[in-house]
Amino acid sequence: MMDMTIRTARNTRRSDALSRERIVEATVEVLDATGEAGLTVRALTAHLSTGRGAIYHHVANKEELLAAATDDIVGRVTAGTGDDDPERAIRALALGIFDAIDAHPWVGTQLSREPWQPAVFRIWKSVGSQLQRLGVPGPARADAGSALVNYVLGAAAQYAAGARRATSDADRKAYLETLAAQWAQHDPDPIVQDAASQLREHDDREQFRAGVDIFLTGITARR
Amino acid sequence: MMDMTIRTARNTRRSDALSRERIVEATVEVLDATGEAGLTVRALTAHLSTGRGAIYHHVANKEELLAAATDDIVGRVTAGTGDDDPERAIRALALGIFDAIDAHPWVGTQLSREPWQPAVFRIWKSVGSQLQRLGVPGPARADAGSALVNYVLGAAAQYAAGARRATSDADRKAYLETLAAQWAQHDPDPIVQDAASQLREHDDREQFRAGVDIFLTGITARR
DNA sequence: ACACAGTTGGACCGGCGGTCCAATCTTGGA
DNA sequence: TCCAAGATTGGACCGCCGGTCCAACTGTGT
Repeated sequence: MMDMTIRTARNTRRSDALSRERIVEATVEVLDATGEAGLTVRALTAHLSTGRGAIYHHVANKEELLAAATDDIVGRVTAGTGDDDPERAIRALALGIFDAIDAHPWVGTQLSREPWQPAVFRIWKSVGSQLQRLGVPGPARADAGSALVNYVLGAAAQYAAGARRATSDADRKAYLETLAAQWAQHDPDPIVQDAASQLREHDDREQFRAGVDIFLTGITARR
Repeated sequence: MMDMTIRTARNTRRSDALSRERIVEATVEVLDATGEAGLTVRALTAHLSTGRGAIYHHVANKEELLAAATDDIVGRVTAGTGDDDPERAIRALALGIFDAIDAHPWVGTQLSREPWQPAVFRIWKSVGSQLQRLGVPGPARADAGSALVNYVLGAAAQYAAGARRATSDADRKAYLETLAAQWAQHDPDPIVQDAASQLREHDDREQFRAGVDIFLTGITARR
């Protein structure tokens, strides 16, 4: 009641019109700069120098925004896998996703949150077609594809969650160090002691690559 | 300024005292009944018939609450794997987690959100010790363990996200049907057509089991 | 020249997690 | 036995969130 707001004459139309593209682009920028928790509609609209209501003419809600941003990143990865050898192509795809998540940790979280978003569909399709070229027959192909995709997405989420905790490499190393010490102190089981010492010196990317190899071996060994 | 609240004389102490245990128990109940989105501090304290501030004397925040609830469920699973044959034990562990997530979808989401929570540590430890009994040597064991854990957690998150969308079996089937139709319509690629038709008749649990088998084959084939 | 369809942005809403502290209970020492 | 000191409780309050709504303001077609 009684809105005394003085309507200033500053409601001028923007020269650079808002569009879904520009919004998604800005979303990626905000996510990269401030992380998943930093993406709020307020922050986004501030970054775009606009009001909150405006973006809802272009996207339905925040979930769609995240899905679109994720698809943007993943699309670039899946587009770039043109290897002739299907096994090499699968490795390249997996590592491409890993690297994308290294660069944009929020993608890892988002990918495993919603199984049937466009970005995940892209991954399924890529993996499926390479498995077909690899000669995996129909029914087994679904199982093999599901195994690979689940592995990749699982690793993605885990790695992304870690990267969220500790941004820089140095932070990350220190964090793992503390964690290993906690484990080792908390549980005297030799298995744990062993794992803790390996945690200190392990390389995420190499370990991820090794996992892909294990699945590929498992798939080809049963062909 | 000027708090005119009338302090009624109803601040009587509860006969059944609040405790961390009771709070975690109630958290699981609320999560099971209303899902992850339904777990709010307000809903939880209403369920416990207490005020919001009270629970913060027992848990630090909502994140700790979720971790504790998840650990509660996962603890029951990892405690129950006493098979002599390590390969069978791994299968039992994996399927146990799958079934736990089928019963409590929120566990799947939570597990892949935070890699170093107690529940995930339990899984790592179980997998690690079974792999050791399986005779996988040290360095390879870390790779194998990471691959298996990531696969299980990835599948868990995917399945949980699906279960979140469609609760009942009938809903789920209908949802997959719609989805398959969308895919098939949207993308004429034969790979997609094929995948869509398989999506209609696939069994999540069987597919998950097949993934574990692929992994085990991959491990033993390289030993 | 001008009406109208489409766009913009700020006020507003209900609800969230978390903090604070007066009121109240429990407990152990005199 | 009593009572001061400490632990526990719960509701008011805070700042912030995503999303809705609509008055004000264009660029465009006629």
